[in-house]
Amino acid sequence: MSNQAPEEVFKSIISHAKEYGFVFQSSEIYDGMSAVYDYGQNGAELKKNIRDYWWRSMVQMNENIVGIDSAIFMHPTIWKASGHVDAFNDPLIDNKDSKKRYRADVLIEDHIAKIEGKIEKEVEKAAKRFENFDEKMFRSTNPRVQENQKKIDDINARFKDALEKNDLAEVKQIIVDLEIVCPISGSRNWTDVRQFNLMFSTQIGSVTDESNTIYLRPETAQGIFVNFLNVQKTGRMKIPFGIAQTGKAFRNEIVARQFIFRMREFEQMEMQFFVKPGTEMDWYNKWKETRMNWHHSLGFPQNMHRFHDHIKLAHYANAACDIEFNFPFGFKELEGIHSRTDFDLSQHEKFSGKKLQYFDPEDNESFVPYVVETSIGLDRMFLAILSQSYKEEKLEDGSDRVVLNLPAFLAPIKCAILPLVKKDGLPEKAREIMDVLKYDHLCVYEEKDSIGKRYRRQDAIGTPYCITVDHQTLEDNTVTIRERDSMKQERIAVDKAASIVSEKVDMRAALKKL
RNA sequence: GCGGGAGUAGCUCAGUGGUAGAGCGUCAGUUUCCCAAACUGAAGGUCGCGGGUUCGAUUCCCGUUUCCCGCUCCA
Repeated sequence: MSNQAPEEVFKSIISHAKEYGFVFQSSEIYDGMSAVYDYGQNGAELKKNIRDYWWRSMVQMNENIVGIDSAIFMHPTIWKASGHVDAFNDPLIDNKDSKKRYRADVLIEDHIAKIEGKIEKEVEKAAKRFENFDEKMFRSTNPRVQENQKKIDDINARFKDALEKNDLAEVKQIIVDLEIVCPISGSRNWTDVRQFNLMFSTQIGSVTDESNTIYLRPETAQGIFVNFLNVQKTGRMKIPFGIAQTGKAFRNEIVARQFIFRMREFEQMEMQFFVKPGTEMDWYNKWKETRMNWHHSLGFPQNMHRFHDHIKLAHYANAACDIEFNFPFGFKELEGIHSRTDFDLSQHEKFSGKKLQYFDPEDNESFVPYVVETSIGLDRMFLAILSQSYKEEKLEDGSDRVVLNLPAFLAPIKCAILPLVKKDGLPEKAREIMDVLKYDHLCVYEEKDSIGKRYRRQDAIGTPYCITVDHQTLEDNTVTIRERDSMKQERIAVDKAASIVSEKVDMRAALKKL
């Protein structure tokens, strides 16, 4: 194991990911795109295998879970129903001295509240002074109250106007003109006002028109909710049942960092489990346990994962937790498990005007199901597996090797077929074996460089098995198979090679642990 | 978004106001053959991008962009 600082290890992993074709920065030759990455030849395979393992563990292993693939484009009203439009459309401003960020509208409203406080004080004072106090009369005639009320009205009118015109410079000017200070630093050293918009928008159709604006989905979950009835009816699903989906989602993060941990375009693997109201906490706890088992089934040390229960809950949830993974930069969220109540389906009922209910024939009643969600970031899972697998080893003979000890069924390349030397008919024999194995697995054939070097190259991309063709192969039709982690070799018959590799790289063992 | 650090070959990094370097890697060949061997040869860089100063800038200055770290943010 490496004894480098975590930060150095993380840098090594990022370099390794690039050097061996796992992850490249997007548009690199054009100076790159912030927080966007491409998966290379090996990364694409690893990612596909992780997705496949998740999918099979959900859809194939559970009779009551089915998978769908909904579109990235969805009706704009969906994001009003889900709350995404309102919750993430705020003008923000930073104070350069305190480094604190505020919502510009809140700063202005607080300022107005202060002026209102002054009016209230005047009213109180006057109320004490006069016996037959006519508050309404006082408010409409007292010059100081009048003056302050006019201030408030002016600010409100100006602010409303600025917001309607989407004039952020004017919003800032209001803050400057009102001499609003930062509550923490007390300074008026403000940045410009910026619109923080979580969702990417684009136009559909050829005419650029406000009414054609649609959003790239910021989460895949809504595609499941809006298809709830379609799937339930056509699949004749009985509650409790789940709908799984993997796919891209897009969030315009202000701060997007830590390699592929937080990207603007990312892939989610989500499963929404529909249950009878009242039973949701049982299912929530069951899925917590099930999902943690899934992570453990990959054979990583148990102390790499932990639960983080949410104390402050989102508006839609009545229970929520994260599964956190010990990344090179610390424990961070890898997966979320949320009890979402009937919030989403009820909202869609309200906004679409369609009933989204389930009829329970046993109790002879209809209800809006409650939902327990498991949602995991595929890219984060990729990073977790990559960082956990990356090992810089010191071998007994004093040499170094870098190895990815990936679970065999996740490895990009399952098997390398290597002639010991590139003469004496060994390459031809190795090609024959390659032609058989390639129907079962993604294999590579390599004859360049010494055998040791070729082994190390395969170690670096996590290839679990190397089959070596030597002179004995020509005599008795046997080859050696080398295991990546132990570097041990075993001699096996050529015609058994395919089945032996198949058994070793099979996902079955992991699925059985679930 | 603020602050700090960085950007030179595929990777890790030297270096200099005057034609661009190493190690490893890659490719071709020779030779050896079971854990990054050796030898020969080759490819690969407008020194992140733009502007300024200068006779001349990879080097100095300004801007910008990307990455890493801290803060902030995080349905």
